[in-house]
Amino acid sequence: MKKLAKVYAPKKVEGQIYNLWLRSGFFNPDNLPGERKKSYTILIPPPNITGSLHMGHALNTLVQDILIRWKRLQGFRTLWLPGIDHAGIATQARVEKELKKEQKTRFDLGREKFLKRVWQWKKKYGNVILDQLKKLGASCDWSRTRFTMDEKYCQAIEKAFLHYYKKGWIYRGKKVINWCPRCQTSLSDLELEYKEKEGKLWYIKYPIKNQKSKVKSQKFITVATTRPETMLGDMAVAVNPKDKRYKNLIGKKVILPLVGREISIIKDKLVDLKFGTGAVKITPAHDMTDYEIGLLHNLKIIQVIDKNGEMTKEVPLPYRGLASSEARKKIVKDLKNQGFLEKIEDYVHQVPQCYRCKTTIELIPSWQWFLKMNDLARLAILAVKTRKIKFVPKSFEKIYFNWLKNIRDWCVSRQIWWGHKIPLKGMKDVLDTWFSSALWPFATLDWPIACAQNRKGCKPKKSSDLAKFYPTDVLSTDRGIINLWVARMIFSGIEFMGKIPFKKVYIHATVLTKEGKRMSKSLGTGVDPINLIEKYGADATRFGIIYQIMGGQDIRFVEDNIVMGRKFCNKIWNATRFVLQQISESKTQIKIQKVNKNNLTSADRKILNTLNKTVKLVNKDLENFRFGQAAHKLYDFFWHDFCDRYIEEAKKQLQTTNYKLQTKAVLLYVLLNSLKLLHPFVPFITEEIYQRLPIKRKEKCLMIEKWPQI
RNA sequence: GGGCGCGUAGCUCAGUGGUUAGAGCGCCUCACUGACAUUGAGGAGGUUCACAGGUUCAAGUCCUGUCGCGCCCACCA
Repeated sequence: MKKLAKVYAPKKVEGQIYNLWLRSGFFNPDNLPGERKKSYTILIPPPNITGSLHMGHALNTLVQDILIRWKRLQGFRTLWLPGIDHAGIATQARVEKELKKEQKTRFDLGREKFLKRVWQWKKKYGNVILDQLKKLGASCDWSRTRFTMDEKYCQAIEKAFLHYYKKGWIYRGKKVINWCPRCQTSLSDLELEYKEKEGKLWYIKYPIKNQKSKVKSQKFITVATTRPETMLGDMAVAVNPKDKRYKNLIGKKVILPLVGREISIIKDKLVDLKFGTGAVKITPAHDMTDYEIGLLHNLKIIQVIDKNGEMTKEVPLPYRGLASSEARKKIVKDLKNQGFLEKIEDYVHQVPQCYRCKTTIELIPSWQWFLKMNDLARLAILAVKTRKIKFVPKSFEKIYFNWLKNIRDWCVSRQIWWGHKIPLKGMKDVLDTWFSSALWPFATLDWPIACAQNRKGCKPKKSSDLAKFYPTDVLSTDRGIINLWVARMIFSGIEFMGKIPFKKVYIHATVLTKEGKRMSKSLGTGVDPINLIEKYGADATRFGIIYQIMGGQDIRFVEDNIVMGRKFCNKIWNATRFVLQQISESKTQIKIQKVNKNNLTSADRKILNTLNKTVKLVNKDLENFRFGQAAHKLYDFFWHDFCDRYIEEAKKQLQTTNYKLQTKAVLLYVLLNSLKLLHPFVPFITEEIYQRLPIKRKEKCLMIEKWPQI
C-alpha cells in the first residue's frame, strides 16, 4: 500500500480515476454486474453545439450525476444518456457570424456550401461541452451519445411529422408571424425576448370623412401608436364598444393620411379604453391583435413591410423600399408637415427581439406550417393534472398550465438552412429545432426503428433500449425551457409512445452572480466552472456548488463554498490517512463485516447509530431532490461525528488492549460506508481512497459498490 | 398589467409556531501535541430575523398591507 500524501492533490487523481471508470465500462448499463432488475434512466438535456460549459450546465450535470451514481450504488441498472443538439437558429447564427469576418453572408455561399461549413463547425465544436462534462465527473454512457441529426434521429422526425400530417394536425397557412429580418426566418412566440426600450407614442389625427358639417361634430379621430410606419397598412380604426366618447363615430369612415385610403371605424372588445386615446389603428398585417381583429371584421391584409424590414410596393411611392426605421422618420415628418400629428409622448415599452441574434422582430403575414395544439395541449395538461408527471418544485406547474391553456398553434417551419427538412415534396423550409427536441426522450432510444408498429402506435421490441429505458425517471432542467421544451416532450411522448416520457421534472436553481444578476458571457459576469475545477479540483467544485442548492431558490454564486469543498476533501483524505495508519500497523486481518456487537464501547455504538441515521436522512433528501440538505448532513456527519468525536475517542480506545481490535474495525467500517455515501457528491476522491482500502471482497470500483443498508 | 419568489451575522445561505436564532467563508486570540495549519481549541459579530399591523398561551416561522430586489408570463397599440 502506497502511503497517502499529507495533502489531497485532486489534479493527480482526477484524470486517472476518470480513465479507470471509462475502462471499467460501468457507465454503460449493459456492463453493470449483478441482477439489477430495475432500471433508472436520465436523458441529458442536450447542450447546443454552439456552447461551452457554464454554471447552469455544471449544476444540472451535478444533479443528474448525483442521482445516477446514487441509484447505481443502490443496485439499479442506470442509464444516463448524453447527447447534443444541432440547435438550428443558434448554430446557423453562429456560423454566419464567422462568415461575417470574411465579409460574407450565407447567401453568398449558397445553401449547399453553407451547410458544409456548418457541418465543419459541428465536427470541431460539437462535443466541446460533453468533453467538459467529463472533467466534472459525469458518469454518462458515452457509447450511447446521440446527436439530433443522426440518421436514426432524422427518421424519428420524419415519422413524427408525417404522423401529424396524416392526422390533419399539421397544416399550411398564411398568418401573421414573428419574423427575424436578420435570420430571415419565422420564430415561435417562445423564441422571442422582450427588451425594455425607451420609445415614443405618436398621436396621429385621422380625418373623418363627409362631415356634413354640423359645427360641433368632430373632424378627426386621434389614434396613438408606437409604430407610425405601420399606419400605411391600416385597414380600420377600432374603439371599445363601451366607450362613450366614440359611440357616434362607429361605422363612420376616416381617410388614412398620406395614403388616402378610406377605412372604417369599428368596435371591438379587445380595445383598451384607458390606453392612449381609446382609439386604435388596426394594421392586420403587422400586429397579432390587429390580425385577429381583422379576421373578425373581414378586413383586408395589406403588407407594408417585407421580410427584409423594408417598405413594400403596397405603400405610396415616397416610402417604397425604405427601411422601416427610415420610413418611420419620414412618415412622422410628413404627418407633422401636413398637420396630422397631434403630439408625441415619451413611452417605455417592451420590444420583441430574436432570442438568438437580438434583432428586433417584425410581425408580417407569411405562409408557414403550423401544428394544431388543442388536443396535444390537452394531453399535456392531463398528464400533470393526474400527477403522472410531477414538477419539483411544484410551483412550476403553474407556468406550464398557464402556457398550455392559452396556447396558439405552433409555427413549426423555419426559413433557415440548418435543420431537418420538412419531409414533403418540394419543401425548402426546415423544421423548428424544438420540433426535434420534443422527440428527444424516445428518438434517442431509437424510435421508431425499435418499434413494432401496431394499431395503437408503438410497441417497442423487448430487447430494445426503448423497452428497457422508456419512460425515463427524471428530467432535470432549467426553468427557461419548461414550455419551449418540457411541455412539448410531454405531449410528444404521450402521442407517439402512448406513455409519459418521464415521471419527475426537476427544475434546478438558477445560478446568479453575487449581485443577484444573471450570469452573462457578454457582460463578463459569468463564472467558468472549468476554472474552478482547475483551481480547487472537481470534487471541491461539485461539493461547493451542490452544498448551496437548498431548494428551488436561486443561488448567488460565491467561491467561499468551493473553498469549503476543498477543505472538506482534505478532511476526508486525512481521516483516511489516520485510519490506514492504524490498520497497517496491525498484523491482524480486520473483518469489517463482523463488527462484534458485544464488545462495543458507547462511542462505537454512537457513531454506528449516527451512521445509520445519516443513511436514512440522505436517502430521504435525495428522494426529494434536496441535494444541499443531503450535502450538509454528510458534511456534519463526517467532519463532526466521525472526525471530531469518534476518531478522537478512538485514539484513546486504541491504547486499550481490550478495545484495540474492535476500534480498528469500527474505524474502517465507518470510513467505508462514508465513502459510499459521499461518492455521488465527491466521486473522484472517494474512488481514489476506495482503490487503496485494504478490505476483502472489494469491487472493481466504488462506483458499483453496495449502498449502505439500514 | 398579471403571477411567482426573495429581503435572517461583514459575505453566501440554513432555519417542520415552542428552550439563550444556526452553518460555511471572512475576522480576532491561542496552539504546528504523529490524520489533517486546506487543522484544532476558544471568541467577537444579529439594536433579534426589511417595515407596519394582525392571529396565537407562543411568530423569523401563519395572515394583511407597505417598501426594496429578482424572475416569469401578457395581443395596452
